[in-house]
Formats: sequence, C-alpha cells, structure tokens
Amino acid sequence: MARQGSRSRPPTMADVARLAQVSPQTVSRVLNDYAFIRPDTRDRVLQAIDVLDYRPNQAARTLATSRSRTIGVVATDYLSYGPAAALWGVERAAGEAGYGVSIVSLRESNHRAFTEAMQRLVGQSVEGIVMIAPQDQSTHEVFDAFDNVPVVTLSSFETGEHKPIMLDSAEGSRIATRHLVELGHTVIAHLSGPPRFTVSEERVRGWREVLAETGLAAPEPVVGDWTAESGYLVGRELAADRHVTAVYAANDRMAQGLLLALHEAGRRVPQDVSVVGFDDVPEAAYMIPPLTTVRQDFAALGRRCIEAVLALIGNEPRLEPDPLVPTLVVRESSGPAPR
Amino acid sequence: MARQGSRSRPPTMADVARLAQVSPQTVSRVLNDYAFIRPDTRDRVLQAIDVLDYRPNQAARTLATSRSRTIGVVATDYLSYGPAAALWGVERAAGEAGYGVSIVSLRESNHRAFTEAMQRLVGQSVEGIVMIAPQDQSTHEVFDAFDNVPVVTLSSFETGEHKPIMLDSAEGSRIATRHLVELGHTVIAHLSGPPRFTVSEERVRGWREVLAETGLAAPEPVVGDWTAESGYLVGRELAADRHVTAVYAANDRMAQGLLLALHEAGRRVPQDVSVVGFDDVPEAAYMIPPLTTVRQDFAALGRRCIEAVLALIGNEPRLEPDPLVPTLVVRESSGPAPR
DNA sequence: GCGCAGTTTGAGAGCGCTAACAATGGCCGC
DNA sequence: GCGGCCATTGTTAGCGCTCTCAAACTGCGC
Repeated sequence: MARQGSRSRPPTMADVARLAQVSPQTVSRVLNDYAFIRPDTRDRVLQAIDVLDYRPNQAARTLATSRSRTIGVVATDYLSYGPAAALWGVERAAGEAGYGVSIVSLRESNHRAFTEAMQRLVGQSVEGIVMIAPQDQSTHEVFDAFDNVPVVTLSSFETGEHKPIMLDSAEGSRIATRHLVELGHTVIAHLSGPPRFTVSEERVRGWREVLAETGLAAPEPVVGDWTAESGYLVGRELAADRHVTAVYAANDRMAQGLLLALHEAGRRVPQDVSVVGFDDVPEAAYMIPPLTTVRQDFAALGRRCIEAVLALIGNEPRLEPDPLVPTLVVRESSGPAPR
Repeated sequence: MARQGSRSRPPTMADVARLAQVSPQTVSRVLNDYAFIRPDTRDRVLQAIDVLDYRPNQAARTLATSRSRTIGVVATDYLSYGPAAALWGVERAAGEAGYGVSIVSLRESNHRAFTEAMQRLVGQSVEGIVMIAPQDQSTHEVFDAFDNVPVVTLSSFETGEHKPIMLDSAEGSRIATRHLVELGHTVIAHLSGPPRFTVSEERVRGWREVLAETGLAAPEPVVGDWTAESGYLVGRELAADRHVTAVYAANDRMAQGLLLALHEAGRRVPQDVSVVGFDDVPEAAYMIPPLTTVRQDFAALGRRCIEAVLALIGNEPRLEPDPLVPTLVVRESSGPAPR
C-alpha cells in the first residue's frame, strides 16, 4: 500500500509483472481469478500489486474486452424523492454487482435531449442503460434507435421489447382508494399527476376501478404536476368544494400542498376531509397532520432494474418478476367520513 | 443517421476513414477540431460519420490520451435535498464542460468505505473527484493517499491543500438569527445538526456570534441529525419550554418535524413561536405555516465545484472565489416576538 | 527557376490490457 | 521408460484511438 509520488505515472501491469518476475499475462490471470495459477505465484503477484499500489486501468480493460462494467442512468429529475430513491437503489445494486454508474440528467424531456443523453452514455460504452424518467411514445422511438445496448425503463407503457420494470401503481391506487371507501367516504377526489405520463394514468386507472366496483361516481381527476405548488393551487379548488370529503393525491408532495390549501380554507384534516398520498417520502410522517400514504419500495425497484439490465447484457431470458406491490401506511390524515 | 443492425459491431474510425477515403488520422483530426483540414475533406469525413452513425470509443480515447473526460462524485446521501441538489448542479456543470459524471455512494462514511469509493473512481480513471459528503479528519487522510487525482470537497474544514468549496453556512446562520433578533425575540434556540460535522458547527457558530453581538444568552444548541424525525423528537422538548419564542433549525427537514411538535403541543406558529429553517427545500413554501428559511444556491455550488476540479486538472492556479452567500426567504413561520 | 514557409495529409508506434494460441514441465499408466 | 494428459506460464496480436514525425503539396519572393 505504498503512497505514490505526486502525480507520477501510475504503475501498469508490466510493472507488477516485472516485480513479481512473471509475465504480464499471469498478472492479468491473477486479477481475473483464473483457476490454474500456482498458489505461490499468485501470492507473489498479489504482493507486488500491493507494494506498487497497482490498480488496473479500466479504459484499457474496456478497450480490450469491450466490457465497461458500467451502467448508464438517464434521469430527468432526482431532486424529487421518488427518482432519487430509485437512482439510489440502482446505484447500490449496480455496485454490488461490480458495476459502476454513470449518470446523465435531462433538462427537458424531448426527443433530442433523450438522444443526446443516450449517445453520451453509449460513447462511454456503458453496457446497459436504466431510464429513470417519464416516457411517452416518442422516447421509445429513441430506444429503438439504440438497439445495440440494452435499455430498461422504469415506468412507462409497454411497447415492443421494452417492458418497464415498475411498481404496480394501479394497485397502489386501489389500496389507497379502498382505504377511503372503507372509511365511508363517498366523494373521493383524485389529485393526479400530469396526463400522458404512464404513472399518472396508472394511478388514475386504479382509483377509477375501485370507484366503479363500489358503485361510486368518479369525477374527473384534478390535475397537478407532482409539485407541492400544484397541489396547493388545485387544492384550493378542491377545498372550496364542500362535497368532497376525501382526496387521494398521486404523490406526497402534492398532498402536502393540498394540506396547506385545506388548512387555509379552514377545513380540518381528517375531521372534514381525509387525505391520502403516494410515495411515503421521509417527511410524510411529519406533515400536519401526519400523512396516510402508499409506500413504495424504491430500493427494491432499483435492484430489479439492475437485475433486468444484467440479464439483458448476459443475453439471459428476460425475467418477468411480479410487479412490486406497494403498501398502505395509515397515519392521521385519513379518518371516517363526516356526516 | 443510419440505424445499426441489431447488436452489430459499432463502426470504428477506420470504417469512417475508408468511406471518406482518408486516413484514420485525418478522421481523428476532424473529430478533434484540428485547424488545418481542407474544408471539403472535413465535409467528406463528417458525412461519412453521419452515414455510419459513428461515435468515437471513449475507452480507446481515454487509453490513448489518459484523459477520461469524466468526473467522479462520492456522495453519502442524495436522498436529502441538499446533497441531491448539489449533485444535480455538479452533474449539470460537468455536462456543460463536456465531462461525464460517475457516481459512487457510501453506505457508511468511514475510512475504509471512502478508500474503496475513491479506488473505484480512480480505477475508472476519472480526472477529478468531487466529494458530496460530510467529512472529518480521517477522510482527509484518505484524500492525501490519492494525491495524483484532484479532489474537491464540498463543506468540511480546511486542511492542507484541500480547501472546501462551500456555502457560507455561518453567514446563513447569522442572517437567520439576525432576522429573529430583529423581530424582537430574546430567547432564540438552535436546533443543530449532528456535532463533528463542519456544516453543523459552522451553523452553530454563526448563531452564537449574533447572539453574542446582541448581548443575548446563547443556550446549548439542541442536537438533531438532519431528519424530520429528530426535529420532531427534540422539538417536543423545545415546545415544552415556554421561554423559547424562536427556534432556528439547521435545516428545513428538522424544522418540519419541529413544526409538527409545536402544533401538537398547541403552540401556534408564528404567534407563540417563530421558526426559521435552512435550505429552502421545494416544500418549504407549503409547510404549515409556510417556512421562513435560508436559501442556498446549490446549482451555483455545483458549478463552482466543477470549476475548481477543472482548474486543478488543468494545473491552473487554484481559484478562491468568495463563498456563496445564502439569502433569507421570509414566509409565515416567523413573526414578532409575543409579549 | 529555386528555396522556403506554411498547409494538408499519412505512416508508425504505443496507450494498458486481454484473447488465443503455444510452450514447458510434471505425473500418470502401461 | 515413453506417450499422453493436465497444470502452469509465456508469446503474439490486437482492441480503437492519438501522438510524433515525416512526406507531399501549395504559393510566395527573389
């Protein structure tokens, strides 16, 4: 574990080989866990590696093997909890599998930006790409254009080969809505995410299904854009409608904005209005009142993404695990319907 | 912009050269903006590149030049807003400078984990490293062991060559505390971050300074761990103390927990107690009540980190810009002291 | 008409590693 | 005591790019 001189050329495999009195190839074999190496040779090599503080040059390795041991991630927004947590899970799972993670974020999510991001990653010869970004039809065309690198998407509709690894958003919605139904609510509004995004639509779908099953009327969802601000703004209208006694928000941040709007309108939660969110962000338990919400296991999601890309990289049959089912976390923002 | 056949070998520079009827070296020159190329030769090459959808192999480039055009980022936690925003800024600034970003996160922040993370990045031959992680003495020893790659840290104390790029936390504290002083508060508590972290200590320092200047007593800070939960737990004690009419929390999440604790204790904000946070997370404006807080420009911070590493990479003299001064955002959680 | 500076292109070597093949030596059975 | 097999190591040739050096060509002044 020697310290290197300041900015000196790092040692190469040849240096190690010389010191250990073997050929470079033998060093390479030791590094790659080749089976037939005499134990004492291996030891000599390992010791030389240690003495020189040698670390293999990834670029050379990549060039020689055309395997970069790197996964690319394209994200639109990891300032929000969901994407960030997914990124976290992906990065962690990748690390455990011996892969590094290279990340590119998009400012806008249009065709050109996607293409650019993908090109960038492909140029870094990533072995696979995980998309943590909302998608629509046009982005899928982009994936198709990059058909020599496996792409795994994280929530989107299914087209062609690109099946998404996703949480069962619709099921989460059903759970949330059912909870409100069971509490006796009959007018259950939905504060949805922006249309044309699969996650939004899935959540709308689940909510509609339960209302239909139960024979309740399904009003048009009120549309937000995932931000607390939008939750607050459309929440004010919701707050003004005295018929509404329960709102299921498509994520916790909008729910938070909604809580403020209800508070300002003098409507008590949960006595007058029940609120249920989605995500279980760390702050959910500390909102006023603590938010009932649907918890998603983002870490597991990330793990699955990595499993899926690695499978694709290894040309293994694509595994189709059951979607991850979210769970309901009941806190204080939901209660029996008033009468 | 031809589509490639499924999983075929991507085109190389030689392919482009052949098609354009020039030598590979000329293609390389076109790619690297070499000045003396006849315009029509350049056009032929560019066209060939376009036709083949050629993209240079980064690994080969890195190997030949030993420049990877990649910056490594070590982060402990980018699920919190601050680190995530900083990462965002770094990644964005890096992208603009033509650099990619490779990220490694740490589960624990001990010596070994740091070393491992650094090794990993060095192995990917990153040209520089940005640390988005709390540091203490031991981590600095790690940096010193990697003295052939420039490291920029983002908040930590200064030791040796490793001066941190940071926001002026102490000044932020002063601004927040002064605001409360000006509102007439005389008992101003501080809900601090965990000790031994520079950011925490800086913030404690700024708060102490203003109290000292003003001749107010400085109680011991109440210690949290940045989470809303800790804010809530220690907040309950704070709420029980009727003398306290103002609390300055070292971040917004703890402030959120505190707000809940105060609410549950029946203490009104801001009529009975004023609360000021730090960070201006996107949700701050939608807490109950909307939180007065200190805004940090994380994007600028990220930009500066990249500027700093790039300077170090280019062996330019280290620039020492003024620390970024945060600004106060007054909302509804702070008001005149009751009497 | 010749030399020279400057422009434009190409040839050869090498970055650090691994894949493929070849070579060595030891041990076995007969 | 010899062929054959296996364990163990070495040799050679790239991976795709850029560096350095050198060649060819242009136009200019004298």
